[in-house]
Amino acid sequence: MGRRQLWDQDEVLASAMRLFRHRGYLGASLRDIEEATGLHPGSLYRTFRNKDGLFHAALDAYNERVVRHRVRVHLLEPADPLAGIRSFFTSAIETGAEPDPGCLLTNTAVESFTLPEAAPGVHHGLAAIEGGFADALTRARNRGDAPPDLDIATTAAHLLALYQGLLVLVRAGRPRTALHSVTDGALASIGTLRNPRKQDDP
Amino acid sequence: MGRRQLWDQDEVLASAMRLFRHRGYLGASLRDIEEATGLHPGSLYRTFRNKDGLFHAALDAYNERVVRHRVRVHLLEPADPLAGIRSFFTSAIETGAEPDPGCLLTNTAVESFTLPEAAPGVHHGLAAIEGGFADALTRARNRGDAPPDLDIATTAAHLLALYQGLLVLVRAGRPRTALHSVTDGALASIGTLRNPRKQDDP
DNA sequence: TATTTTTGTGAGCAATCGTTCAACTACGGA
DNA sequence: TCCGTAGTTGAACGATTGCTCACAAAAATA
Repeated sequence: MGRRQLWDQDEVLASAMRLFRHRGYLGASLRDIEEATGLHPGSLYRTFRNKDGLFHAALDAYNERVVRHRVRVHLLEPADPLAGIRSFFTSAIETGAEPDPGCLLTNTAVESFTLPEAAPGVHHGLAAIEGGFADALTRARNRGDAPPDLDIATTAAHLLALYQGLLVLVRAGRPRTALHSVTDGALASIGTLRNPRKQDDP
Repeated sequence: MGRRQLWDQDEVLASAMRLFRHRGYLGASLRDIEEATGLHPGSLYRTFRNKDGLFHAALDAYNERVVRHRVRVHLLEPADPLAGIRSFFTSAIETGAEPDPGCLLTNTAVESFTLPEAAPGVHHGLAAIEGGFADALTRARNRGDAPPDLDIATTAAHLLALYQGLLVLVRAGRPRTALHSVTDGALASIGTLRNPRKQDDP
């Protein structure tokens, strides 16, 4: 063996993630990263190869911990799926004491031209959210809370777009009341997209 | 007087705008800007004070030319307002030959923590889009294409969020078919948000 | 204990960053 | 024609960037 690693990789990734969420990839310098993680460049480059490597690890950790956790808590587990979708949206608006940390998927998608190799990670996270919506919508339909001919795939994609847009508006500093009404609109729009299996009133 | 300015300010702002849309504020170095605009640093700093000044001028130009033009062509002028809303969305997806240049408002909102002084410009542009939606919705309602008790303000905010989300997904490289179905969802969701003036079927 | 192996430390590298400025060029008015 | 003014040019500045590497420290093996 040899000397043992003095730092916890999960903690380091958590603080790096927080930094990238706030400042973006380009906005976070290695001096910032050193300060945030407490790691010196040597250890950093030994473990993560370079800044890109650390970012990818942070993005994976974001998908694995933050996204997955939020999807599970708000979209997969709640007994009332529509209430879960609502809380999924509202929890993105009410970020608590510290200012909005931003969604690493949204930020990275926008920075994509300077970070093309991060695309798979972004896709993965977005797909997880979309899948969560689809699950919640399916359960809502089975419970009778949504029309039986609801187009689940399209509605899930619709909610994903609306959610990403909401995050942009949060970052833009829009008043919270306006953002909450977007959430109301998201819920109200569920059920408007039907499968054209049987045309009732054209 | 003195020597005449050899370059056209509109052209310079257009190329700077294009660069910032692609690469973002931090991603566009002054060497990139020199190459894109053809200006040397001296002229740049004489006219725009610094990089921030150029960015603000480019953001203002974006609001003034791109946003305003798009709002007018798709939302204010068309005889069929709902078809206009549809084309407003689809034209953001089909960006033509060159890859998606991105929306400077979306990108800047996401970069906001490194550019807090750009917030007013972002607000201004977003308000212009939202206002365009509100105008189109009002005309649609007057034409009988939307319910008479449509909640216009909330629906406009809803469409704005959906539009910004669509732009994020475009940047994320989502397949165009999925994006077009988001557009369908946007149109279908119009009319789901009613003013609670008269409760018909609770 | 001596040796090998792994990790931590941080000074310092070349490259690039945003920015400045002194020399130079072109125009209008005297 | 000469001068004052406004604009152009591009070399170069100090600061910061991402990153390297020689060395010190600690654990496992002998």
